[in-house]
Amino acid sequence: MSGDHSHNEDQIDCGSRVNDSHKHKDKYKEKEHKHKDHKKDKEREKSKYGNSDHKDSSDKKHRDKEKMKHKDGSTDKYKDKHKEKRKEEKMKSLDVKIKKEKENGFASPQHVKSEPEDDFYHSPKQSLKRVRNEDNDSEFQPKKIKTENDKKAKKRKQDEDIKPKKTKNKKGEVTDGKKKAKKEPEEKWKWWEEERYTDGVKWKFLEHKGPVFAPPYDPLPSNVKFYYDGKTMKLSPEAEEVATFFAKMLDHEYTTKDIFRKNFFKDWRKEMTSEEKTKITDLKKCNFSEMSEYFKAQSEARKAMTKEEKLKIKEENERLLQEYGFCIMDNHRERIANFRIEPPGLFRGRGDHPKMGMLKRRIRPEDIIVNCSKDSKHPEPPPGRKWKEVRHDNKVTWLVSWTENIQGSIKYIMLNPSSRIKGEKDWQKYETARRLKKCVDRIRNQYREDWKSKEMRIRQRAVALYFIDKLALRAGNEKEEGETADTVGCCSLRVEHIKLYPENDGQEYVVEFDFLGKDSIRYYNKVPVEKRVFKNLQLFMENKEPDDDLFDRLNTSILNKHLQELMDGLTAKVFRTYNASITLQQQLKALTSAEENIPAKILSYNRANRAVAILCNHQRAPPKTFEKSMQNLQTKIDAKRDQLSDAKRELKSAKADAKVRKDEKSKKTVETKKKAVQRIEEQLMKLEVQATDREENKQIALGTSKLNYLDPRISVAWCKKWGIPVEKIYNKTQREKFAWAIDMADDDFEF
DNA sequence: ACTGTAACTTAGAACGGTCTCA
DNA sequence: TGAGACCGTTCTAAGTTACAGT
Repeated sequence: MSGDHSHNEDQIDCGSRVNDSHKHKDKYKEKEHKHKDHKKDKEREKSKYGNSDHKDSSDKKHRDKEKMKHKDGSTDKYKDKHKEKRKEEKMKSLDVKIKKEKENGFASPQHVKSEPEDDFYHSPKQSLKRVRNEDNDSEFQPKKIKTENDKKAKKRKQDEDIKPKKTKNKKGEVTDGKKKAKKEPEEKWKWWEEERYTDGVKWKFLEHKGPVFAPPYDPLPSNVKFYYDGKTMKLSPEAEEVATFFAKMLDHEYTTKDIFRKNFFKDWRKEMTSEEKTKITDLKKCNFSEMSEYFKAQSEARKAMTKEEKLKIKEENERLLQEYGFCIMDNHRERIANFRIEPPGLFRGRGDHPKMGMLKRRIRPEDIIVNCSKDSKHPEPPPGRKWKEVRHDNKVTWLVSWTENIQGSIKYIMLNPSSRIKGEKDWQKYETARRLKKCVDRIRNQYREDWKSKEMRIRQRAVALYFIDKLALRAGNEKEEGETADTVGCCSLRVEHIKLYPENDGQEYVVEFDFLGKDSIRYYNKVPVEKRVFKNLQLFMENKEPDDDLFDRLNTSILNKHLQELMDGLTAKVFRTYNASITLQQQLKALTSAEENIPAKILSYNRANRAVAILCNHQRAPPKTFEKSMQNLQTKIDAKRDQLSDAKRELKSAKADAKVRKDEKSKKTVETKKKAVQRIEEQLMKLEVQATDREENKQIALGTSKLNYLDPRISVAWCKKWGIPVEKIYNKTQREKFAWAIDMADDDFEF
């Protein structure tokens, strides 16, 4: 948590100052880089950065060069290690991929944010009305304002009662003696009213029961056969287990992919006995269909279980949850996110992953590192087994870790998002974004200036930052080639990922982006940019191959170091958070109209949310049943329409009737009919709204932005302002995660 | 200065329970 | 009351960032 605690420093001057906690980084600043790829760069060098008055006017583009050299005169690329392979591979793989996605209808996020000319640079109108918030960093400090908090603040230390729900009986009665007061859920702990740790310590006390391991392999019944080359063959348990992993995936298109099959087969053979190994030499000759059928039958059987059986399983799960799903951290019982260890299986990477199909091995106690307090009751390994290590590191938040065998990375068991430790961090993230709001104008002016810099690296940095800001791109770390799918973010964009159009569809200086980002989700976007940016891009691309880095003098660490100097705590991803949240706020303001009813307001909310999802390129595959469910809805709407016209007709005749008869009864009938019409109108409206919402949402996923990018206080404030129950916006889990925001945001909260 | 890695956040898909409507 | 739509939950991969070690 170091570096997070400067919040009370003033925010007005959030940049340029280098504060203590970051001084040590200065030495890393601005050095020229190693030479990594000589040949290519040498060639490029001569022609590249010409002489210039760095004016950037298109007419004199060629004079623009020369000045752009590195100070040392080198023009070597900063980074471009891996690439040879990429050439061939990308041709086929990326092409295919994209084609496919196009077919799927997966494509361009349209851009929501507007161009600089209009209101991209949100002017500093912020917090005019807010007095309380004047200094919004301090918001992150525990609110000392409230007197009662002061005493509470002390409590973290020890006295608050530990709150294990003493019993498993989930309904009502409580057996822990503290009668009625305890009745329901113990009143929720408001960690956000307490003081935070400030020294990198994450907890003082941590106790838990360790992980739950995957159930051991349960061998197939003997009537389920495996066939090799047409002949039945009994596999050793080890080989059989791995075979079942494959069999379970048979319906998935993964298993048709070459790399998947190759990787699988290689790893499978490692598990075979030598006899099996000699026999089984060709995956094509393997017949897993009986296994596959067996598992399908099993899952059918599971669905067909009786209520009692299902209940039993549920109870067992609940028991496991109560026993292993919680820990005690600093006197509070907190939910653990993932207390079950990932079971063995075949690795499914996303996109074109070179390792797909590899065997993800079973994790044993001997692989596990346990982290807990020294003075806690340590978790026990299973009988006769040992942990790899037990440590007591309170500078980290995880309870259990192990090293995974596919990438060699470390996996963790950590707490639920509703926990204090996650919530504080989340809150802090939004506070950092709000600090950015205060100085974003300055930063934008600065990078616009930097577009004219004499130094190439500065121009690149400035253009990259512009993209990150304007398009909410991810930072784009370098990745090790061949270890992962070929995806990029901003700093790792390659020349092949953008196209420049001096003119396109009546717009000037259009850049077309087309690349695979995180999770191999395609980013496609055509954006008009400022002339200077355009010219710079032309410059960056000169004499480069398609698979060369666009920003050859930039990487995420350089960029983030720069950002750190502009504002304490600023990194590339803060721009995503900031732009997402500010967009939500603006859109809500623009879209919500007071007269609308609740469903319509919620539609507006969803639209605002959608604007953010589009900005962040949060896509999803259109639901398989999309068309159908759309049709169903339409049928319903039609039916409702009919119903409405019927009702109207009835109303009319009732009115006529009443006019003639003038008696109480007929008047009453009119009233009833009126009500009916109204009700039906409302229902119809609701359905129509639903249809619109769904249609617009076809391939956009709202969840990710809602959960990770939108300051929940914006939503809470909006709910309060318009009298919308917060449950309409956040489900139970989300309310738990955002409890802090729900508790603290008033209707006038301003991001 | 640069690499490697630990720690933590963000991500979409799969799963599975629940609700709804014929 | 059963099928299917829907929606929340779970799963775990894939990012970002800080920082240690050389």
